[in-house]
Amino acid sequence: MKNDQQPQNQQELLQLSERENMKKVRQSLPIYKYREELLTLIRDNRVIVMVGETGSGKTTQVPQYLHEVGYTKIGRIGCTQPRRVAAMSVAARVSEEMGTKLGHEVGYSIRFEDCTSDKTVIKYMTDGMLLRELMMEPDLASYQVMIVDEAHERTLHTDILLSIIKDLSRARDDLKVIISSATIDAQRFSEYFDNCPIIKIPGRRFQVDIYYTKAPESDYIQAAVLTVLQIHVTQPKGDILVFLTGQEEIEAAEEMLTARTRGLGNKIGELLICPIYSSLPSDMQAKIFEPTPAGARKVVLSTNIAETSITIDNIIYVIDTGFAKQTSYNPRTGMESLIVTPISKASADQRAGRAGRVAPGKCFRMYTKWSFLNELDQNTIPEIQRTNLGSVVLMLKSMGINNLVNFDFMDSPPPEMIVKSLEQLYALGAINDEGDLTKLGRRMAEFPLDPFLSKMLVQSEYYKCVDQIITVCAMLSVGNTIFYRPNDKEKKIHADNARKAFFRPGGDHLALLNVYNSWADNGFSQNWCFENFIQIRSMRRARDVREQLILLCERVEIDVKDPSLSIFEDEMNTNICKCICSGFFYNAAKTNLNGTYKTLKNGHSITIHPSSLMFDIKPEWIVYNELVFTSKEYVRNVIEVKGEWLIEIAPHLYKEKDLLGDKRKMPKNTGTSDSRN
DNA sequence: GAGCACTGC
Repeated sequence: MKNDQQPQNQQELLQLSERENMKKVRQSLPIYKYREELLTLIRDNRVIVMVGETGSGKTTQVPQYLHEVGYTKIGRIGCTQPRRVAAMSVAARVSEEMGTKLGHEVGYSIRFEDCTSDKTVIKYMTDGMLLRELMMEPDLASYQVMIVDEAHERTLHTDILLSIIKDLSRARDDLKVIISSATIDAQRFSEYFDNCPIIKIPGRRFQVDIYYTKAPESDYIQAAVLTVLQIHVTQPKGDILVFLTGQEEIEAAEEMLTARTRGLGNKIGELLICPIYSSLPSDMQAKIFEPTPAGARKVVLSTNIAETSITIDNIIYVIDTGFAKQTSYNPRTGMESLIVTPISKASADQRAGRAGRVAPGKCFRMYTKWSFLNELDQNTIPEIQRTNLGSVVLMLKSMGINNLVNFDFMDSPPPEMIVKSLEQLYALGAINDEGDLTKLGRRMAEFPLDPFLSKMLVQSEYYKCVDQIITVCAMLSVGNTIFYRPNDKEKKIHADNARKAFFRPGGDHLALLNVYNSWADNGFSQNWCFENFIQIRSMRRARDVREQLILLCERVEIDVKDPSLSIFEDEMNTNICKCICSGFFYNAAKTNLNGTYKTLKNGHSITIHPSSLMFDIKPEWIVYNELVFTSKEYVRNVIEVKGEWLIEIAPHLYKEKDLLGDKRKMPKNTGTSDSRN
C-alpha cells in the first residue's frame, strides 16, 4: 500500500493522462448521451428494458453511471453475462476505467473463480453463477441493482433468471432491474415485465451489404467454397469468415479449398485457411488470431463459435451457409438429437454483423432472399424449450418454486418436458409423492450436475467409492471432448489404440477413471496428454470440477476420504459399476443379440456408439450415460451391469419376473467385458 | 464401425 503512494512523478503523470484519455473514450461512447435519460428512467421504474446495440458501451458504462450517482451506497450492482470470458474481460475493463484493482471495487464471479471482495460494489458474473447465488440468497438482499445482459440470447440460465427476477422484483420494491437486449425482442421483454419502459441506445457499427443467391443451393459447402475463391480473386483485401455446421463440414471445405488453390500457384495471393471449432486443440485455435501477412488473405472456417463466443478482428466478408447444428430433446424417448437446422433471421443478422466490426463489410448468404424472408424463423427457439430440464427443475424446487407447470416463464417449456423431469426425479427419489424435495433431493441440488450424476455421487458413500465417483462425474461433465482424434488416417489409428489402452473391465466410466488417474500419476503432465491423444483442456477442466465437487461433498457431509486401499480392484470396480447403476438405472437396456439393445423403460431400440469401449463386447445388460440421435440412436458412455442389480437398486421400476423371467431363453454366450483380455 | 453445434453451474 505505502509503496503505491510514493511519489513517482513520471509515472503518475502518465497515469493521469491515461485517466484523461480514458475519460474521453468513455464520453465518446454512444451511451454517454443517454446517461441522464437512463438514470431518470431507472430512478422512476423498478424494471426497464435497455436496447443497446453492439458498440453502444452499455455493458461497461451503465454500472459505472449507477455507481457514480450513489446506488452502490445501498447495495451492490450485479451484471450477468452468458459467458465466462465476457464476465472476466468486462470486469477487467471497468476496473481499469475506474482506476481500481480488479477484484476490489469491481470484480467478477464465475465458476471456479471468485474475483470479488468485501469492497466489491460492481460485480460481473455468469448467469449460471447468479442462479447458484440465488439458492443461498433468494431475495438477492445484497444487491441494489441487477442487470441481465445479453438477454436476447435466451440461454437456459438467462430464461430461468428472468422468471425468478420477475417474481422477486414484485416482492422487493427497492431492487432495480435492467434487462439488456438486442432490438428484436425488446417489446416481448417489456410485455413480460408488465409493460415496463424501453430505452433504445444506438450502437456503433459499420454497414454490411447483404447478398443472396439467385436460386437455392443444393450443396452449400461447395457454394461457400466457390464464393471464398471468388471473393479472393475479385474483392479488395480483408479476411473472410465462413459459417458451417461442424467439424466434418469444416474439414471438407478445407480440403476443397486446398485442392482448388493448389493449381493456381502465384497467380493469386496466398489464402490462409484457418479452421475453428470448440473441440479443436487450443494451439490450433490460436491460428485464427495471428495477423494476416501482407499480400495474403485469411479465411476462417467456423462453426457457430464465431457467432457470439469468439470475435475475430479484420473480418470484412462473411459467408453464411444458413445452417447450424441444434439440439432438440424428445421427452417421450428421453433422446437428444443434434441435427443440422436452418438458422433464424436473428442468427443470420448476428452472423452478418460479424463483417461490420472494423469497417464496412459484405455478407454473402448461400440462400435466396425469398428463403430468408419466408422460410427462416424470426428467432431461434429458446433453449428452455428444447432441452432436458432435470437440473432446472431440481434447482427451482430447491428454491421453493414448486408449481412448475404454472410457473411464469417467458416462454414455457412444453408441459411434457416438465412432467418427464418430475418423473425422473421421482424415480431417483429426489422428490416424493407430493412432488416435494426429499432430503436426498436437497443434497442432490447442491451439486452443479445433472440429477442422474448427483444421485450417483450421493450414493457413492454407500458403495465406498466417493473419490472414484467424483472423478467419474468430473470426466462425464466435461463432455465428449477428452479423446482427441486427429484428421489423419495414420494418426487416427494411433489415437484409437491409445484410447483402447485405457480399457478396464466394466465399461467406459472405468476407462475415464483410468485416464484421469493415469494423468494424475504422471503429474498432470501436458506431454502425457499429448502422447495419449488426450485433450489437456478437458482434463484441466475435469480437475477443476473434481476440486469443486470435493468441496461440495464436504458441505453435504459426504465423507470424501478414500477407503479404496482396503478393497481389491475387482471388488472396487464392481462397487463403482453398482454405484453408477444407482444413478443411471433409468437408462438401462438389454441386448437384442443382433447388435442392438432394447431400453427397459420403453422398449426403444438403441445401439452402442462405436467410440464406446463396450462396442465390441456387447454385454447382456447395460446402463448408459446418454442417448443421442445422430445417424442412428446411439448410446455413449456405457457400463455393463447385472439384471439383479437393477432389481435390487430400483425395485420400483424393475421387477424380477419382467427382467429375469425370460433369462432361461437367452443363449449363454453373450459375452462379458471380463472375458476380453 | 461412427462422427459431436455452443454455453454454463
